[in-house]
Amino acid sequence: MDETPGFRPLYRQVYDYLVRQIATGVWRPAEALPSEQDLAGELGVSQGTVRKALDVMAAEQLVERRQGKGTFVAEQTQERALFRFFRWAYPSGQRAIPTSMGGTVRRRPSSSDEQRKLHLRENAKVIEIGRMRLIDGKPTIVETIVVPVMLFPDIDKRVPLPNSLYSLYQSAYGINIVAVEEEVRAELVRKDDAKKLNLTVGSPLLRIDRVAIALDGSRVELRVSRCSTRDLIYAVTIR
Amino acid sequence: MDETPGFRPLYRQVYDYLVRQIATGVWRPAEALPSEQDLAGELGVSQGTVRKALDVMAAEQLVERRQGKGTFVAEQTQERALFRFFRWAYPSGQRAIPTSMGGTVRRRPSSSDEQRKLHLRENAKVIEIGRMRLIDGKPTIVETIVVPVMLFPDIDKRVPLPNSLYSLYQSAYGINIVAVEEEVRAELVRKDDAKKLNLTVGSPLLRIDRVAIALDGSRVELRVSRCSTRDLIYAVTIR
DNA sequence: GAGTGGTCTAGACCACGCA
DNA sequence: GCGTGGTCTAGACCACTCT
Repeated sequence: MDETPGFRPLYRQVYDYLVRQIATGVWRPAEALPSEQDLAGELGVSQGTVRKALDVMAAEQLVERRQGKGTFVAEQTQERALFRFFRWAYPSGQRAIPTSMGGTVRRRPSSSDEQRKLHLRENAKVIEIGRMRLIDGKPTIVETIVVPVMLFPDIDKRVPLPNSLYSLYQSAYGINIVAVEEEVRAELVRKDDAKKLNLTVGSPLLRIDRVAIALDGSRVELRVSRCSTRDLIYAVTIR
Repeated sequence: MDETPGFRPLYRQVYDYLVRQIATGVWRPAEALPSEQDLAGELGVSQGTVRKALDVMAAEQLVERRQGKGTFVAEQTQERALFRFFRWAYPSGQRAIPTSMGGTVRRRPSSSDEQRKLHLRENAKVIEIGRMRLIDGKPTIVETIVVPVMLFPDIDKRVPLPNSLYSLYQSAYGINIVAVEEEVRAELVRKDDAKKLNLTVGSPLLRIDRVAIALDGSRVELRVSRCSTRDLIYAVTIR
């Protein structure tokens, strides 16, 4: 289970150090890191070793490297987060970036299911956000988001919430989302959602259950999205 | 559109050479490549350059590297292909590997939609395969596969077809599937599928339209899968 | 012990962005 | 022209596998 390598490459240690610097906010999103030469000097390793660590981080989209300019902490802009983690497309195949609207926010105790999926304690409280997403101004996706109060203490006071929460997580709470796990199901529309989405009873609906995973591997957000695939489909490439 | 770099790194040329060797069957699946030293000597470059090319290929899962043993052409075993490209899981979240059963095979002219998606000529013929997939012995997925006759000339004579066609594509036709693009929709079950899957009329169904992409980037197979998410869900991780 | 891939170093030169 | 990342080399040593 817990694999102890017994041998820890130098570049891994450099990697860990650099990730910690970013995670603790020493270098902020969009800021440049010191040059490879400078880092190598500071850490007492060769430039090639720093380079290898940075290459791994670039592959994980944690930093961005630009030849001639430098290495920059990756920034979760609105557009970037939406493009990376939201797999919606028009039936024609063209990618679609939904906007968000309104939203209700409330605090409540966590359910046992949420405790299990987010690794919360029994008495942990969560914040639940409900909102609609629009395509071309038309309500298309019903979205319910659940996050622990402990990690995002005042997020319910930040209404109106931005289109992509992930850039807010990064800028306001120092939490970087690096991956999402999604489960996709087909189900029949419920009465309340039918009204919101302007669908007839008995319509099929795509339901997506998402868990968002932060840089340190912890699960920090649950999200359920419901959408009619009359207007929008879910498109993904597996390599 | 066509990006001409004007500068072609050496390791890229080595990469192209090595990929060509594999694509043309000089080194067969599961075979070992020459060692880095030998390749470097043959090609007149340094070991580090060969290493960089091989690292890229390993990241693309084109080869497998094993310390102390060598570098091997990645093999599409049944299990591997199913685990990599089939995203089915039980509602509990545990991955599910469906088996396949029976199947009808027929040749017919390609539709204009197929011509567009597979980049076929107007008069191109295709082979259509229809079959069921089972979970725990129960019919669960209806699968329709379309491939061009040109690429798989005698595949309709190879019944019964294996559980994963991708290992057959590799071993019998030298075609390596390296990625799949999938579009997911929710729809209502059709009468014929309801019978096959033992569902009632009006049940929601998950429909997945897949395009399989070969090593050279060409699109070589279309596949439509229909499944009730009462028994199986579609699970994917986005990084 | 021999052979393989994996790590680490030091140094040279190239391509790129910018002032 | 300078500083950045990107490529390439040559060589040393380490970790792993098999004989």
